[in-house]
Amino acid sequence: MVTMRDVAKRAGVSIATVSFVLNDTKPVTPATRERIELAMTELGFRRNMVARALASRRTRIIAMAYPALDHRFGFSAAEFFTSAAEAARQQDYHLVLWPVGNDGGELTELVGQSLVDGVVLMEVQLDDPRIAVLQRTRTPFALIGRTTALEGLTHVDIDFDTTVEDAVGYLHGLGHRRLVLVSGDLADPRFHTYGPYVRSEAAYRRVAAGYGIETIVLECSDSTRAGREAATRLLRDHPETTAVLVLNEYSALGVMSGLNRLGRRIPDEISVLSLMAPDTAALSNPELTIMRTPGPELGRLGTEALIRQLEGATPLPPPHLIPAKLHLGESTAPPP
Amino acid sequence: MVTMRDVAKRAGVSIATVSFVLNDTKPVTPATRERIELAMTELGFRRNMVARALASRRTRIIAMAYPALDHRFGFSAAEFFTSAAEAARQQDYHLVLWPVGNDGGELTELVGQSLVDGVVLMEVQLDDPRIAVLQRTRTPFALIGRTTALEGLTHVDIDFDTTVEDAVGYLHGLGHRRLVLVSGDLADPRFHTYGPYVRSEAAYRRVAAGYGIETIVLECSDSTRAGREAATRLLRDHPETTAVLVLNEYSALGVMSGLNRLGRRIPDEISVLSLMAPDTAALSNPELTIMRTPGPELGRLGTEALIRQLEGATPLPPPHLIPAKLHLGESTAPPP
DNA sequence: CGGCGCTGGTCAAGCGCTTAACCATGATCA
DNA sequence: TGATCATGGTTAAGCGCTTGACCAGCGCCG
Repeated sequence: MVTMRDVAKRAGVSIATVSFVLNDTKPVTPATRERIELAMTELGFRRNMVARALASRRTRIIAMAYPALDHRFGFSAAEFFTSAAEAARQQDYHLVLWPVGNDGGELTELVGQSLVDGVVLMEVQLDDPRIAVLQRTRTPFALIGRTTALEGLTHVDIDFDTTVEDAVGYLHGLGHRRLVLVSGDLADPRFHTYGPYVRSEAAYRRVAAGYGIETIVLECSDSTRAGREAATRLLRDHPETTAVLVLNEYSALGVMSGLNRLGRRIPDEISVLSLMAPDTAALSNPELTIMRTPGPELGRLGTEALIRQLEGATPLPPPHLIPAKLHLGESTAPPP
Repeated sequence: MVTMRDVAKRAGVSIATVSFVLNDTKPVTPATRERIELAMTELGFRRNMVARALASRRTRIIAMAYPALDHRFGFSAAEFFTSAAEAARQQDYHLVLWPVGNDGGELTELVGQSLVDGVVLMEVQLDDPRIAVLQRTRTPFALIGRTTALEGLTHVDIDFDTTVEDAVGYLHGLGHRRLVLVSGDLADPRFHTYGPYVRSEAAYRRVAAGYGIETIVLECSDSTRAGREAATRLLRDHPETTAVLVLNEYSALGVMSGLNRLGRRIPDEISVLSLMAPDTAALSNPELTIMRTPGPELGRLGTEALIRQLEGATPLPPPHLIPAKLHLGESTAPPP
């Protein structure tokens, strides 16, 4: 392995000077700099990140903590991750996906090892135990999602209020007056701590009331099968419905296939609109009209917010809440 | 930060002894060991992985290199990753997902920094340039997938021969005689270097010939849309077909929805069988009968093979090729 | 022309751990 | 009883880099 010492020797300078060139931390005359850079390329030098991390007490690694067990890693998550990794790379950081449990145990282990400078937390619960872990260990972190109490917490999230307003507004504009919201499963204890459901549902009730629309909410757990079953209930209990708004991406695919299976023509007889990533929307038939989750934006913003914090820069200016934007597919049309 | 020095002082031993206890590298009397362990818990000691890595020249981090741009990170990939991470953890390693380009550039950067002990390579191409990078830098690695020439390369992969034999055998056993294989897109230059397509298609031609079945292969790129379009071509050009075997998971979803849309009843009129992960199968309507990709097995095996290599243990014994197993859904039945 | 501040460099002390080499002790045995 | 040896421990030299402290040289100014 070629080290800075080798480079320094070859360039006829001290090892410290090499470091200054490498990190641009102190002025170096162009001539010296050139000699050093030449030596580096000649020797094929690559700085050892581990040594650097030990000496500087910064690894420049950011972990994206993903609760692998509680949530499937779907397309939305992939979007977060890819864009976050890209944002990190641009700032000379590494972002790695780290599967952790949701209870905080593995997270404690992870941050205790001083392996990562900070953590981007995904799928944040309204009262997430992992946050206490990070605070206790003084690990810088950023949330994708929000807790209930978030004074001072760096976070980015979907603007569910605006999203739901736009979604309902769009359907209302098409002429729909009989809507159903397919939300999460109330029986699931996680439901009540899962921000997207709680916030969207609240927004929906508010917005629907504003339009003078009856607020019908159907429970449905987050799987395609559950979605199909929800479609059955929907047609049975609320046959007059002309449009469905689905919050979960898997449920939405299920609702689509359930309605198809029951012979409903989408969008002629009934419209379906869902909150999801476009990759997922492409899986359904017909392709879903969606409120496109701002995955790339959130991944990038979350990472940037964290890095600013790590570098002691000024916090990321608002907005921290990004609405999902309407993305037309073929699953919505005026009511029959 | 609590260091080994603190622990040593408190336990009244030398720092080396603490290290021996921590790593179990030299015998220590139970009494001393206990004092040290007590001191560790009292102080809340967590070993600093960075320092350990520098001193031992081993980071105990394995990167799973994923070509984020060339392949969507779908459910199959998620399966690989989750199981690989689990396997790594059990051996006291960390496995992280590292998005890299497919050309080897980012990979060079990654391994040059001595940040990872080894690499698990996913989505290996038949002549993958990344492999040269790893060999040149003497980075231990394991492949999930196979190159054409793989003497001495640690790898695990799907046993496409057996898988296709079983798949065709199953359909033949149901009575199907008119099959179509939906494979990759020949026009895509990546097709010819992508093992799963090349190997499966070869196996299919062989097996079909064995059964005396006409070998019809339909091209289709890897998206739902392309799959739907393939369904159209299928019905137009080969209306007598009674069963379809689809290699790509997204294509398969498209084929399903395309057939549905064109009014074909699955499985009564036509059977569909695909190679994919069960999570994906659940997205289609009716649920697909699949040859279940052995994602969890491959992720685990690949990681274990790599770790053995890292520890200088005996190589993982065969089998290194795992067949996908039939997983009954509702998309297959005897021909009409 | 002596003192001063800049500039561009060197020196050396770590960062927190691993590990080869070495040593004290007491049991074992010819 | 002294040589031998296994056992359980210590000492200290790094691993490759960062960074505060220091210093030589030089132009500038009163």
